[in-house]
Amino acid sequence: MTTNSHHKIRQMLKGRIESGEWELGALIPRELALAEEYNCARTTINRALQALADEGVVVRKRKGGTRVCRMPVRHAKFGISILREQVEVTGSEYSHQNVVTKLKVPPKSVRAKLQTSESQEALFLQTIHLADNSPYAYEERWVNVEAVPEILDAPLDEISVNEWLVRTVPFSSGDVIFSAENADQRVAGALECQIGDALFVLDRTTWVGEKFITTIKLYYRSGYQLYSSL
Amino acid sequence: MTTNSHHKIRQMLKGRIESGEWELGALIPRELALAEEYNCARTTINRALQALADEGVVVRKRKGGTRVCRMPVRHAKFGISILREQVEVTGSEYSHQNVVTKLKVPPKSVRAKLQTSESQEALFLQTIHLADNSPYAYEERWVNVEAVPEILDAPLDEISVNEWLVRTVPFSSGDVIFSAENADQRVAGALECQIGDALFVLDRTTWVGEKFITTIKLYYRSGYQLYSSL
DNA sequence: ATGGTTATTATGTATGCACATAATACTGTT
DNA sequence: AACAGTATTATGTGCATACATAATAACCAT
Repeated sequence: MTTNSHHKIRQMLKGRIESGEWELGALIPRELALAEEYNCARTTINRALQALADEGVVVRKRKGGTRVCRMPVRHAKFGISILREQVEVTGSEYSHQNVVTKLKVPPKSVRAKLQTSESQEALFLQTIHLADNSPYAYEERWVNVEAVPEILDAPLDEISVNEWLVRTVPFSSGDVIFSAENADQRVAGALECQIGDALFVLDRTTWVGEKFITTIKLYYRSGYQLYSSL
Repeated sequence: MTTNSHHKIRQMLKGRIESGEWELGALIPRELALAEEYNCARTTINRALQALADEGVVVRKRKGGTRVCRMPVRHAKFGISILREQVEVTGSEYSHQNVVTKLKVPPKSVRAKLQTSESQEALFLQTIHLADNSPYAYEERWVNVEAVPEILDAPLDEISVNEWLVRTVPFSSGDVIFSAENADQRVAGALECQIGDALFVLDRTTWVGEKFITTIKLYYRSGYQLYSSL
């Protein structure tokens, strides 16, 4: 073999799986055998197979060997980016408008998400995100000021909370829930759509370590589509 | 150092990034330096850093060194699984019901997706997926019979097309589009909901190599939520 | 048979080394 | 100062080797 490198080998192995040479759930040759066949070191085969395992194409077990994943799960994956960027890649001009910005004690459902006490105030914001001056998304957000007190000094008229948080607390973990909801009067007003219109909704709670940072509900304008590929 | 292994080192490095020791966009020490610090081989550091690069935490460039990603993109990821499994993990009993199964020439919009000619027939199916005998999702699907002729012999009353395709053409590529739509009369009837209800909709087209297999539009029942984590 | 111990085996991981490659920094010429 | 060619450097990759570990298979005693 002249064409080695773990990338190429990975592709070749994947090809053999896709072509059906090794069926669903079938055991594939062990690393040493493949190394011999491709005339390379076991290390190289190992890298290729581990990558395929990460990808979900094969399952590997010590002693058990490597087998084609019985029920391969296709993963749809997409980047959760800053809204401004989502708007700007479409060539539109982004702007935002803070409708409400105030400190108050959040309702019970939000306290549960932020894990704050009954007396602890949090920053509540309602923001409308605009693309070329028409509503793109409407956001309701609670920020745990205990976790990020600096936010009280942030220039939230210039930079959206969304963006400020991404830049300040970049490596957070989070939950995301997507759903569809009918617009009520409040949301319809903000997005300038009809009451009852089906809206794509994103619910997200983010935290860093043990500290809960923020929880947000984002209503995209009517007709919004989230694209992804397998 | 006693605690090495690329996993641990990866975690430690990530920790140092998250803690802010290395800021957004900052250059981090080169592999040899880290190898010395952690008292391990450069190879080990390399694996850890490559993993962090895959994860999107750092960006690496030959000669340029490794730096913390300037605008880290959080990836939401979910498994596109078989509907039956989605239902069964909730403890409900799955069943399905084929409303329509027939061969006909698809409309232009579908021909574009499946890349079939004006005269080529395709298999059209309408299926209702049930959880404990109440509607869970309503599916409209076109299958390119040229690509998978065996489907005409499949026992589609026992096994859903969804599942049959996953088992037969497991390693396909695809597009996925999520959106929200108001239920029209047809869909409302199938899902036993009100006309106008906001429904979570999944649009998917899958192919293998150059062959387009199927395109599907799936309406989830009212109130459905898609969960994912960052 | 049954249960527990031991051997075997395939993958997991670390290491040292060598060389490839891309991008930058440097250098000398015009 | 502009340009081209060269040196340097950090990462990318491959290999041979050694040992670790988990899971199965083989074995043996009861």
